[in-house]
Amino acid sequence: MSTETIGEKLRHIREEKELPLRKVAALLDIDVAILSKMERGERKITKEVVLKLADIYDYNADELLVSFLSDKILYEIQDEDLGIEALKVAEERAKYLKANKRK
Amino acid sequence: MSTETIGEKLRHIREEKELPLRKVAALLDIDVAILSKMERGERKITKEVVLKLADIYDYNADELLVSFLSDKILYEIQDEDLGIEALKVAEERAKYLKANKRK
DNA sequence: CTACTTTTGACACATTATGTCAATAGAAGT
DNA sequence: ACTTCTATTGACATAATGTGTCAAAAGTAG
Repeated sequence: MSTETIGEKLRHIREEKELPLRKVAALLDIDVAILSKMERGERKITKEVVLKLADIYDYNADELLVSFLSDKILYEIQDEDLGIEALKVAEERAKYLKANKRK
Repeated sequence: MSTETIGEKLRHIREEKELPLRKVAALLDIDVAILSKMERGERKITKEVVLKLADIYDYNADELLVSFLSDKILYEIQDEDLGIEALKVAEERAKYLKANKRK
């Protein structure tokens, strides 16, 4: 199971490809400092960046998006005793909304 | 199953108790306008307000907190095709973190 | 109409997020 | 030690978002 954050995951992928932050940041057209902070969770990653990186790294976009979204979800329930219960309720509600075409 | 938002739920409880916004807002020490907007989802509700309202309404605090948290979670994945998948991954990760004492 | 409740919108202020930059640190080789 | 490349850190300005306050407008019941 994946216990990595999206940042850690992106860093591992980049290291696998042996690409320096400098080059990737240039392709993304953002500052190296920001990308560095994103990989280390010091700055929030945007959906847009995740999709661009999936393209740059030729990596499964859906997998990265799920990692990205689950990061955001976990951030909302961090340290909450009722977090897991809330996740179950959220899942039921999400299914209901999906079935009813999100009004 | 509960498909209500935390705001709708709080409004229903308040109407059940036949309490005007004015009185509840006074007890919470916030502006009537803010409470009105919170119940209708126009302003974000804080955990603190939820707990105070559980006390004021003599209502199960855990149930309200779960509703509050699932609202925040759903907000993060709204309109995302991979939302439900992300919720499942988030739940696995949350369980893992809980088992490993959230370091 | 009056009295009460609720909603709406405008505003100022606070908090947080974001981009840019330069200095510092770390690693590898010469 | 010096150079080069890479990565991290912190400071700063600006942008975006959140929050509290207020008054006017709208809705409801007597």
